Amino acid sequence: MTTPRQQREQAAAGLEQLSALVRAQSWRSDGSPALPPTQAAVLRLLGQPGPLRAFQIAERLGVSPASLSDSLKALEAKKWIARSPDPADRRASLLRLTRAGQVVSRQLRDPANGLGRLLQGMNEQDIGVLLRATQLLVGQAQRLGMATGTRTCLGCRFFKPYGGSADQPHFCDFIGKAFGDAELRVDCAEQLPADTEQLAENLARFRQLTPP
Amino acid sequence: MTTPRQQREQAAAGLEQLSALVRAQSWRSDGSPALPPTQAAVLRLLGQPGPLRAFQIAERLGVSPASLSDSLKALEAKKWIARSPDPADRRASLLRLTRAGQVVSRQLRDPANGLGRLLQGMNEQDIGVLLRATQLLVGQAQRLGMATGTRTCLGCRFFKPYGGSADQPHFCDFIGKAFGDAELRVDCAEQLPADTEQLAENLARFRQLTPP
DNA sequence: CAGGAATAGGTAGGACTCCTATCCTTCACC
DNA sequence: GGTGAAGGATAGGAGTCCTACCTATTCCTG
Repeated sequence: MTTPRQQREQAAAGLEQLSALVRAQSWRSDGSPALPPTQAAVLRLLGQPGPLRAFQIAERLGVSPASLSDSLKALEAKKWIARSPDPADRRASLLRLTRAGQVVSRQLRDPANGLGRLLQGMNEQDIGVLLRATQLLVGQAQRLGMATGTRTCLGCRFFKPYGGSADQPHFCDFIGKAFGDAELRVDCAEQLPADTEQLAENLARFRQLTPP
Repeated sequence: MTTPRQQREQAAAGLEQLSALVRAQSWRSDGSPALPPTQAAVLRLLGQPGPLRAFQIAERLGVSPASLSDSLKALEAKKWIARSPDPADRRASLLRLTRAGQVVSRQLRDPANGLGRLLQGMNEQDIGVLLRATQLLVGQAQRLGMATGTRTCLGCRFFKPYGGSADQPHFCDFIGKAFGDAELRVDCAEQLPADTEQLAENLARFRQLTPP
């Protein structure tokens, strides 16, 4: 029989496997441009509307500001990003994509490339399973202080598990609608971080929901 | 509404997030020794019974033999692994942990440390969701040639989805038993890789199974 | 308003990761 | 015996990541 300990070992091995997979994917050049993982991640982030400050990027990527500085320097040398002084704080600068950077960023985020290919063959239910598992893990990591700067539903002030029907067990106070696993967001622009208490409550409730 | 494209973008963002999380975890020193991610992965692998050859490790880790060679050199310098000539092939050497390496490996695989902490608060059903999602992804990656050297149930000759009841929808020909999502293996010592055809079939059937 | 603490971000130095290309040795097979 | 393939190491170079600093601002508090 499989013991709980073995199960957790298997799950941990799975996470390692996935992490390696994601990282290795970035070096490869199957369609999308093969650029280093961190640089690709920065370009993907900056592809979203609105400029970002350096520390915001570092936070979301889970690296130290110093590490990020390396990658930003490389991206600037490649003329894919540009810095402009932040009018609100003269210590900071705002980062945005150049024209060339926008092109690369779009390629990177194209579902036909890279990781997107992994997900192409999956139906809505598969995606739901995946998003659900991700929410659980990231939420747990957040609670343990292992993740920062995430913008998941579970970690959001607007999120209410148990809000709707069995098909649509979640509820978002921002859009005012119930929704299902497949519509969970890992990176939502409208997210407002929940406090520790609400996160713990969200997590507990979320875990009691039976998958469809 | 959320479009399928957006769903896939969210899922991809989730995978990126998880990958960063796993990697960042390795650098940290919360209990378990903080060693570089690849070296930690090698030590974990070698913690399983039986010596391994270099290319087997590289395959499972998804890195080039040259990259692996770097990490092996570092680990050998730290006296955590030892090479011995492979009697079956004098070009190759067999890698195994030293006494000191065994200690580190055990700490790394302890569920109370590192990634294990992420999974500690999860019940059997949560783990099942996670293992199920992992199988799907790794299986898909395998089919696309993005992953090699994996030892998942889905990619195994002995695996039969749809073998049992709703509670235990899978069947393993090796142990001759039905089992559920929570007992799926991502890294099974008894695994025998399936051929392309069987993998595709396993994948298709697996995806039709409704999660419990 | 001064002066200290905190914050945004940079540099320096060093370890680690990862690649491609190249080389050597050994094996497998004709 | 010779040829090609396989296991693996090395070289060279780019990228990633850390801990320490360092500077310029901003924020706070007396």
